[in-house]
Amino acid sequence: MATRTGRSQRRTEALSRERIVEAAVALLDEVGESGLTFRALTERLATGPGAIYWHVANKDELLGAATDAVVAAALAVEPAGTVEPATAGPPDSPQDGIRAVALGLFDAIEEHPWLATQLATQLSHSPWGPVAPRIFENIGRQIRALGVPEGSWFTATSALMHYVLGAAGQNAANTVSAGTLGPDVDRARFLDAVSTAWEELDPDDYPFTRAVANQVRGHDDREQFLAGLDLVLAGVTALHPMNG
Amino acid sequence: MATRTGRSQRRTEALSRERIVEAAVALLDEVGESGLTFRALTERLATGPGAIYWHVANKDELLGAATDAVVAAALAVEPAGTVEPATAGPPDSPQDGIRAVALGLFDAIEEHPWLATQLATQLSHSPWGPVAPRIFENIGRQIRALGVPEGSWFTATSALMHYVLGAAGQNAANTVSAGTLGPDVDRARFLDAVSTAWEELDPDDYPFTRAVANQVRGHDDREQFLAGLDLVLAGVTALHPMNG
DNA sequence: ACCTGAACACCGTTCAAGT
DNA sequence: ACCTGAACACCGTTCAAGT
Repeated sequence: MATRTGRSQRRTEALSRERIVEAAVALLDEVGESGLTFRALTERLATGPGAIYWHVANKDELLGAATDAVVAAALAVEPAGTVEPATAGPPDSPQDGIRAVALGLFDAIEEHPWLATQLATQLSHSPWGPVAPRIFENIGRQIRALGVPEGSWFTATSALMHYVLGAAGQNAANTVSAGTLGPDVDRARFLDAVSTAWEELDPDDYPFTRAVANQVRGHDDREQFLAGLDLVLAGVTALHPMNG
Repeated sequence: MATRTGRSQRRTEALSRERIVEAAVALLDEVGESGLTFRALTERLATGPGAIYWHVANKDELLGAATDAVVAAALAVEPAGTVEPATAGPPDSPQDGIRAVALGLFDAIEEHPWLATQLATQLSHSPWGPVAPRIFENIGRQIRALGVPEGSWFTATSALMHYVLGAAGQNAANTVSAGTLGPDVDRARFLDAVSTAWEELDPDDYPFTRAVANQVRGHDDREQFLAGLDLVLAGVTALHPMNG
């Protein structure tokens, strides 16, 4: 009845580092961070733990490889201005380039919510790994294209990177947390719950948070994300003279 | 010979949630995230796991309480302009207030490196918990003092918060990672290693990162952190008309 | 109400043995 | 060279039993 199970996943296919990483990403997407175990992985790949350890040093390396694979795919969609569309509209400005990179990461984190936490630990625990330079390079090129003087490249790129990863992670978290509250509790309802919780804080200790609580309720994630991005960009252009 | 062990830690002292959280923070500081286990905790507190579970629901709640305790202490040092020093110098501007809050978190993360990862997961997994509003409130008050119009409070405060936590976490990571390379390998040497690694990246794929690698070598963490903070602040003041 | 400590299910990792 | 799978040390958590 079933000569081939599922899609193209033939039973006996040579195990490889790529197949393992692929399975890890799938597992992370489906059951979250806590669902990625060597037992689940061996079951999915129909093998034993020893086989996996032949291709991968340990779980940390596997998580790093999974993170890098997803980030690489997210940043590869538009290789920074290769094809110029013949349609109308303004030509790609550096600002547009930055928004494209930022939204690429934003979407990737939204699609793979585990990415947020993983990127934070990745960037901190091993900035010499492949992930940090990959993100840094993509954001940095846009900073350079913006005409920022070279002496400020590091500061500007770092600031932008921290904002993008932090804000994107926060938004993805909203989506995930909403899911854990139950299938019928959607994002809007979740934001409403946070908003209400903030409104019920002590008026003496949290006047500002209470005042802003209502803005949480209706906000659009993408819109907010881009508004914050524009804010950081405004800081970059305000502090540095542009050329071109 | 020893009627009292150590300092003031009498043997039989009633177990309490505070004592448990205190021990957890100490354990995290001394042996890092992976060192906080219920076994180590029970040994340190001379009790059994059941006793701890009586005061704390589970490990996640314990980590949350430890995070909140440290953040609360970090933000409490200067309650946002209560005492005005009689000494000379410019009066506290809103910018100075923001720098004070930011440096408070910066120092806390440097002193408790586990805080960076913990804050990231905390803010994302439970924004309704006590940690998120605490940080948000403290940064937000300074944004309000800056004269930012109310409609932009959320965007500005969020952007600033994401930068501060991301950048501070990154810097703390530098310190920690340096430590893991061996006792005689200090921070400067670690930054040198990262810088060298970046210089050895593929010239075709990483022109920007290579060009900026040398800036990593000599940089001062605090200085860089404040430079990035000023950049975001410049964005806030550039986009919004100030009053006062 | 608060604490004890054995027990349970599960985890990452190792390794002698196979092909 | 690549894979198998039993075994090990360790983990978070539970719970009947004590005080």
